[in-house]
Amino acid sequence: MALSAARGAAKPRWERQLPAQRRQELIDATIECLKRYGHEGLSMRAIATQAGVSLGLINHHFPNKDELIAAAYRHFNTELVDGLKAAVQKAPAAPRARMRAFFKASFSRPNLDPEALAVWVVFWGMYRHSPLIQGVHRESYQGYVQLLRDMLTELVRDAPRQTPPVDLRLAAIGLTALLDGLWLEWCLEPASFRPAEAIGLCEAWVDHLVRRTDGSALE
Amino acid sequence: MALSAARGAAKPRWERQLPAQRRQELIDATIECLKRYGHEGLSMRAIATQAGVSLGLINHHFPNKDELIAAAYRHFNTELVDGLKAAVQKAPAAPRARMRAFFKASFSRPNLDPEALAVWVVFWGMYRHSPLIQGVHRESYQGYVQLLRDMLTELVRDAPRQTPPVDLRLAAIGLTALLDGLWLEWCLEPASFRPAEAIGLCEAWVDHLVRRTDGSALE
DNA sequence: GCTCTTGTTGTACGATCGTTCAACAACGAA
DNA sequence: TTCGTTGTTGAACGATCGTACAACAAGAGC
Repeated sequence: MALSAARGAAKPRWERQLPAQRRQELIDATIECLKRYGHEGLSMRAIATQAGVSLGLINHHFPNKDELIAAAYRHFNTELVDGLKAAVQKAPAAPRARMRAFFKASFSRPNLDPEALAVWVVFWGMYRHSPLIQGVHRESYQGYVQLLRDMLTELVRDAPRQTPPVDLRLAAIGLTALLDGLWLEWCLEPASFRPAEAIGLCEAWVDHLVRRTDGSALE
Repeated sequence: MALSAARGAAKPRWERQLPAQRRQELIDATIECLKRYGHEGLSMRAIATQAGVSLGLINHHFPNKDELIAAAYRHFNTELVDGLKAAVQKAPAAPRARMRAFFKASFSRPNLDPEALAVWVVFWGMYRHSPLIQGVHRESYQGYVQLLRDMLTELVRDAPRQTPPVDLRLAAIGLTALLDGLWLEWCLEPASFRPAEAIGLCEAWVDHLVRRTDGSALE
């Protein structure tokens, strides 16, 4: 009986988990490794250690390293786009307010984070030579582009008529560039300007877009 | 004599070269490997093969791999900044013409090149965890920032007085972001817009900067 | 023609990489 | 309580990595 009690109280050396949950833990560990150690953090052993599991377990849940990384990239992308969409939907219905919410979310945590840049940069470095990464990019970046395009469309629709009419395609290209560029600059050197200043620059760009009455720009 | 002639005509199996030239060849091979194979091209063996020399030679000219990569990064940075400066100096003296030349050089080869982005991205990925790369960045990026800042300064000085006065610091931040963002977008997806359109967007931004007479932006 | 310097080669070493796989153990079902 | 499923472990493999080093040879100086 004492033996039985001892055995009953004996804590298992490890716990079995559902595949879905374990997979997510491994994905989280992968991203954490990227944040901490950059490209060198992308080793199966480092990821297994970070997740607190053995090396061999990864290959039980993912066929190989590339698939794990692609899954982590997909998760990272989805979290960004979903976060931005949620911020926009929580904002008042006015197009300008929705756009402002988008800017604010873009220049706040967790998106505005030097560690996040470190993760992105490693993924970008794989883009050209990894068909898996390219596929994930295509499927998830679409949502981001569509969101921004929609906001610009309703913004221009509600504004007084412009002369000449705004080129929506070029407007989206320019605003995306300004957003990404500011985001990149801040992550590289957070001391160089405040997030509020970045938002101000973006707002000014949109102001210019909807208020302009001459043909000096965007043609 | 026949033997002597044969020996005399025997081509050396390899040629000795001055350290400076060999170092440059190794640096060029490093960048070429980055363009072709991305981060995976950064192996001593791949670089030696690309340069057409043996593996051991690299460590004769560079103390270790990190120093070689740092040297390649310095060369890559210097070529960019020197190229832009040369383009600006070749332009007419008018501030606006100098700025236009800067835009044109930014959105032309060899700077505007998806392969160049592949190289930059690998270097950026090392930035956070490599003190060597950080040092090189500090010493060479300075020239780029100063060049753009000077051009903006003379541009604003020659323009009619603005109300309120232009915040030169924020203007430089915004223009840099727009430039980098457009450059990045095009390298990721060259089909999405033409380089001339990117130049147009930058010109429009500068137009807005020097012509505006209301306080709606850049505050 | 000989010698000396040194740019260059080729091999070897230890470490670390991704992957495989047999054995183990947790835990629900019978 | 026993059995079967399967999530999990840990060791092992071959490949590749960066580095070190002894031997070689090209080319200048004498």
